[in-house]
Amino acid sequence: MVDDVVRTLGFLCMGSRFRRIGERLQADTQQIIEEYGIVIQAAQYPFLAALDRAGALTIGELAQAVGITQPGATRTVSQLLELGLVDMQAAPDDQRRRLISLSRKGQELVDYSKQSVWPRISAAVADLCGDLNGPILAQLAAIEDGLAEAALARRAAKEETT
Amino acid sequence: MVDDVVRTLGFLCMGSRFRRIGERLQADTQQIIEEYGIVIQAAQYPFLAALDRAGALTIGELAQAVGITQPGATRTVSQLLELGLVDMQAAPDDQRRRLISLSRKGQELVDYSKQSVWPRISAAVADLCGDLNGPILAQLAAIEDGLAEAALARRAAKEETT
DNA sequence: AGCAGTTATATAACTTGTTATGTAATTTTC
DNA sequence: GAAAATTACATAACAAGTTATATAACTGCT
Repeated sequence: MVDDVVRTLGFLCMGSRFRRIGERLQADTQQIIEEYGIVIQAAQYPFLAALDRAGALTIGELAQAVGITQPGATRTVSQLLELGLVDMQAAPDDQRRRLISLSRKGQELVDYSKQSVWPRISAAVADLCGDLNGPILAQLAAIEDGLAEAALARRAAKEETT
Repeated sequence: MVDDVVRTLGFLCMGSRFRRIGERLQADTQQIIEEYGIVIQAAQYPFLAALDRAGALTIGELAQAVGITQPGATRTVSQLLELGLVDMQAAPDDQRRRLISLSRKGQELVDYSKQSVWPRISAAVADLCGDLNGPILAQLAAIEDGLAEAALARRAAKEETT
């Protein structure tokens, strides 16, 4: 039996490792969503949640809220538009900005999800991550903050080469 | 300032969150690799490490070793073939199996990497993840084991519906 | 020996993120 | 007030994973 190199190499392959964990979690989350007969992708939910929480947001604000880049947000928003879950209109004071808001259908989906799918997903994931050995959410937050500090790895590199 | 919905929603968006952390780590890792003038992708390194560690492996064994699916392994191997870093030949006893091994050039790259890039990457990532608050590697291993148990989320679902 | 089933790899299409770059609207500067 | 710079979004091309399916080689049964 070949052992798991990524795991054995420890810190060397953390990128791949985080990524593949994320992909599997998303796939499992998708399973749960589909059991409820809901027709959206797992990755689209954070957008709806952000709009529900904050009201209308621009593309840029949405990207920031869900933590991805602007082109990614543009694409997901256009999918949600096609699904009729959000509305888009240019901001009155600045024609460049597009204000995205939950449509009636989108709001209904969010309201339904809040009391059905979301608790189920949270429970399943918490069962997987949280019950094990502690405050993984805090650890992830710390890692994200570290990454946000303008790429720690890159900084370390500059120190060395300059 | 819009807050980070993914983070605020806690366990609900763990998939996206792991994934985006992984992608950023990989991007940073790539930066380090390029500083050394090495022309491979961060995601290809685990394959070379696996071959260095275990000798010749088939496509299927490689997929298992680096923890991805077989089509993903097939693609990465074909990239490494084009780069001249590995050799491929059919297994003598079973023409279906393709034995992949490090080429001379590949072995040289691994030997060089072992003493230059890999320690640098490990150090940078450990600095980011390990120094903070403990044994994150153990936690990830536990999560991966949980996921491997045939999709925990899905099992939970079946309990409920049957 | 031949046929059925299984296994190993290849290929195609998709997902969800990325970077790089283009375009239109606004703001700044002279 | 017009030119230059900036900002917000859109578009294109790529990366690295996925699932689904096809093909070729092997194994087992009668």
